[in-house]
Amino acid sequence: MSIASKYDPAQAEAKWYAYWMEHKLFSSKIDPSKEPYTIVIPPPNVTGVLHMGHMLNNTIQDVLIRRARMLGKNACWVPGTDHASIATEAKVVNMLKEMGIDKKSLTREEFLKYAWEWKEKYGGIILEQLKKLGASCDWDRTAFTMDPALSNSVITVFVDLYKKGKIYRGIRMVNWDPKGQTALSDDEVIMKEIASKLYYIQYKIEGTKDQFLTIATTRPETIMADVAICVNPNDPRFTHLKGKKALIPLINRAIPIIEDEYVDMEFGTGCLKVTPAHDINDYELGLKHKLEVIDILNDNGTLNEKAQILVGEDRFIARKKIGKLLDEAGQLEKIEDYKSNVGHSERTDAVIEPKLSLQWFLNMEEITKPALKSVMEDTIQLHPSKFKNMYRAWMENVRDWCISRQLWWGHRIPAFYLPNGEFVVAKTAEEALKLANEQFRSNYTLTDLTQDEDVLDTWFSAWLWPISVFDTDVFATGKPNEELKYYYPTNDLVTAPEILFFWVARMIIAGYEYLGEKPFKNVYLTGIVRDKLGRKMSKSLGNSPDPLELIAQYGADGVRTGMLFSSPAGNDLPYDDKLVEQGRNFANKIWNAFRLVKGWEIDPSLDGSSNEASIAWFENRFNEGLTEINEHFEKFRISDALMATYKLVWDDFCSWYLEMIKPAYQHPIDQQTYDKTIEIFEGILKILHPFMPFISEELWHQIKERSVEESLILATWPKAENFDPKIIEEAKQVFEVVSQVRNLRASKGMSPKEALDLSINAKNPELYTQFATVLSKLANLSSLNFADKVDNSMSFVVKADECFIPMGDSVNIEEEKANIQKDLEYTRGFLNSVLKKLSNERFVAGAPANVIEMERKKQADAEAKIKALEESLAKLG
RNA sequence: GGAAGUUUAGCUCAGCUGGUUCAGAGCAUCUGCCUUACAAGCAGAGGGUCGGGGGUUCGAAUCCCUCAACUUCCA
Repeated sequence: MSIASKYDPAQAEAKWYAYWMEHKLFSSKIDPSKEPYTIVIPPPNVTGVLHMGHMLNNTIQDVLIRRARMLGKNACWVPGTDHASIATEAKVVNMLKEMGIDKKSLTREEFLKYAWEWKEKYGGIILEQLKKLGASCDWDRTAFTMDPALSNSVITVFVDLYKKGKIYRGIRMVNWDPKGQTALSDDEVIMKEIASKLYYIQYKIEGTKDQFLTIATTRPETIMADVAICVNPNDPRFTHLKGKKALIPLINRAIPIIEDEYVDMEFGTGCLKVTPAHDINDYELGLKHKLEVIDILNDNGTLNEKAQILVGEDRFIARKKIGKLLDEAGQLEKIEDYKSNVGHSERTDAVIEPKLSLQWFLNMEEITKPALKSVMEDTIQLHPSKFKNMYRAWMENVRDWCISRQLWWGHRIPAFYLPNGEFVVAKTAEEALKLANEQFRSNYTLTDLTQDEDVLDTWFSAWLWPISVFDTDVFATGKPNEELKYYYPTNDLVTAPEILFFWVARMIIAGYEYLGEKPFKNVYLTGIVRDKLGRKMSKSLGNSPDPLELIAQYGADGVRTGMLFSSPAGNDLPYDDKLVEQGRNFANKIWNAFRLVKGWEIDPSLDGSSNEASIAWFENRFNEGLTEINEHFEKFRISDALMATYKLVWDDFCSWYLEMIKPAYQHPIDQQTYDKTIEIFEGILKILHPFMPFISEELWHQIKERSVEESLILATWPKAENFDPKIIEEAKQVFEVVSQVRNLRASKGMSPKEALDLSINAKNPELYTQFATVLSKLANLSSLNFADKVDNSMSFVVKADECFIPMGDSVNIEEEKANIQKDLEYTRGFLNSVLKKLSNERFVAGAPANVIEMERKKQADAEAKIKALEESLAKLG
C-alpha cells in the first residue's frame, strides 16, 4: 500500500474541477420533471480580485448549490460580473494617466474603447479564481451587466419607468463627488466623524458703524455664497436685528436677516448663515424663504468667479486662506475645535460636496411598497431575521433614487435633447427622433438630437440581475420566456448586509414591478471577514491573506471549511489561520481514515458477527447526525451543519466506529463488516461533499471505479432514516466504561499497553456482552466478567453499574474510598435538590407532567447510583 | 441626537416558546503517548456565580426594569 500519509490537495483539486467541467456537471437545463433550485451570484466587480469576503460568500453558495443538486433538484448557479461604473472608470482613468493620457483629451468613444479593452483583459480574473475554490457555477450562463442584451433591458426599463412617470429629471441637492466628478446616491456616501474647526465670524450690520453679529460655521469658505442670516424669532438676543441686513465679510455683500424657528438657539451663536447652494438644510430653508441660490463652487471643488475672491482655489485651501483673511480684517472672533460628521465618497473617499444639479431620479414612493410588504410578511425571509428591522427602516424612509452618474462607463441614459430645449426619452436615437417630431410637430434630423452624456447608476442594472440573467426581453414584452418561468423566483441569495439596500431591496422592487413576483425566497446575509484585531480586511491595510495563496497552502477544501467553522449567518468572521489549518487537518483525517479502510485485506471465511452491534450503532448514530445536519441546513445554520458533520465524521466515525471494527494489525477483516464499512464511508463522503467537494470526490472514485454519472457531485443525498435512541444511549454507556478505564490508567500512570481485567456488576449484562470484543479492544482488557464484588480492586460507577478492576496490592484503599465518597456526596446533593423540588407542592401542582416525570426519573437514577456507590464503599470495608 | 443588536470558558460562538441536551461545542491550554490510518495524530484533564444590579416565578443564561460596555444602521 503506497498511499501518502498526508493528503495532497493540489492534484485532486485540479483533476476533479477539470473533470466536472469537462462533463458539464455544473450545467443546468430546463427539466420540468425536476424541481429547480436557483442561485444568482452577487456579480463581483470586473475590477475585483478574489478577497476573503468572496471566499466566504461563494463557499456558502457552493455548499447550498451542491447539497441541492444531491437532493435531486435541478441546481442552477448563475455566475457573472458587474460593470461597476465608478470603480472601473476610476481604474481606467488611472491606467490612462500612467500611459500619459488625460481622459479629458479623449472622446467618449475613444475612452470606452480603452475601457472595454481593460474589461476584456482583467474582467474575468475573479471568475477564474472562483473556480479554484470549487465553485460549481454553470459557467455557460456567465453574464455581464453590460452585455448587449442585458444593457438593452436596462434601457428598456428606464424608458418604461419614464413612461410610467416614475422617472423624472430635476434639480436637487445631490451628493457631489468632486474627485470622481459625479453625483452619488445617498447610500454611496459614508459619514465619518472628522476633527474640524468651528469658525466664529463677525458680520457687520448694514448701516451701523460697530454693530456685529457672529455666526459659527465649519465652512468659512462658503460665506461668499451666503444669501441670508437666520435667527430664531423667539431669541431675545436678536429682536433688534429684525428687518436689517448684514454684510458678508471681505466682499461686503448685503444679505437679509430672516427669522425661522428652525434655528437652534443653543447651538453656536444662535445665528445661522444660510447658504442654499452648499448645504442641504440651507437649501430647504432657502426654498421656504424664497431666497436666491449662489453657487460658488466648480465641479472639481474649486471656487468659481461668483465667489469674487480666491477664485480657482480648492475648497480646502480656500478655507485656510479665508480664515487668515478674516483674521486680518478683524472679523474672526475665534476658532474652536469641533467634531463633525462629514460625508465621504464610498469609491474615491473624497469629501462630499452638497451640490445643486440637474439629475435623473426614480420616484420610490409607490414602487417600494410590495417590496416592503414581502419582507415584513416573510414571503422573502432574511437570515438572520434581525435585518428585517433595518430593512423596514430604510424602506419606510426611502428617498427618491438619484440614478444618473456623470460617467462614461455604464448604460448611457436614453434621453435626447432637442434644439427647442425639450427632451424625449426613447430606446434609440431613431425612435427618439420619431417621437420628437410627432410630439413637437417638427422636422428634426438625427443630428439635431443630443443624447444625455450621463450613465445610469450601476445598481440600476444590478437590480434586474435575477431576471435578466434568464430573460432580457421580458421587460419589453411582459411575457416571461421558458427559462424565466422555470428558474424564477430563485431560491437563495447570499450576500453582505452592506448591500441590503443598494442591491437586495432594489432587486425585490424590480422583481415585483416587472414580474409581480419575488426574486428569491431566502436572503442569507454573511458577515464581514475581519482580522484578529477586528479590522475589516482591506488591501490598503495589507491585513488580508491572499486567498489563492491560502488555497495553495491549505487546499480548497480546507479553506472552505475553515471559512465556515466560525461564521453563523450575519456574524462577522474573525479570520485566523488556525481555522483553515483546522480545515486542512480535517481533510487529512478523512484521507487517513480512507487509507486505513483501503489497506484492509478481506478474508471471506471470517465471521463478522462480533461487529454487528458496532455497525448497528453507527448506522443509528449516522441517521441521528444526519437528521441534525438536515435541520441545520434548513435553518441556514451552515456553521452548525458543518460542525455536526465534523463531529460525526471525526468523533463517531473515525475515533469510535473505525477503532471498534478495526482488525488487529496485519489481520484481515470479514467480508460483511468490510462491505458495511464501505457503505458507511460512502454515506460519510456524501454528507461531506457540499463542504469538501474535492477530497470527497477523490475518495469516492478511489473506493471503486465509477462512471461520470456515478460521480459524487451527482450522487443522492442520504435519506435520514429513523434511528433508535436506545441503541445510541446504550453504546454511550459502553463508551463511558471505556473512557473510565482509560482515565483510570492515565490517573495511575499506567501504560495503555497494560491489559486489565474488568468486572461489572451489571443490571443488564447483555448490554456489555454485545460489545465484548469492542470493550476488550478499546479499553485493552484481558478479561471481561460479571460479578457483584471483586476484592482489592479499584472501582467506578457508570449509570448504576459498578465496575471493578482488580489491582492486587497496589490498590490504595483509602484513596479509593475518598474518591467514591466524593462521588457519593455530589450525587446525594443532587438527589436532595431533586427531592426538594418534588416535595414542593407548588412545583408539583404547577409544573407540566413531563417535567415532573423527568424529575422522578432523575430521582430514581440518583438513588440507584447512590446505592451502587454505597455498596462499593461497603465492599472496601 | 434617533433606532436596533450584542454581552455565556483564554478565543469564536450554540443554547427555539422559562423546568436533563442547562451550564454546552470547536479551537486554544495542561498531562501522558512517535500505540504501523493519521503527531495535520491518539488518550485523558482542567476552565464560566451566563456584563453589573434589581424584580417576576415553586423555578431565570432564558421574561421585565435599570445601569455599563461594545457593534451596526439612520441623522
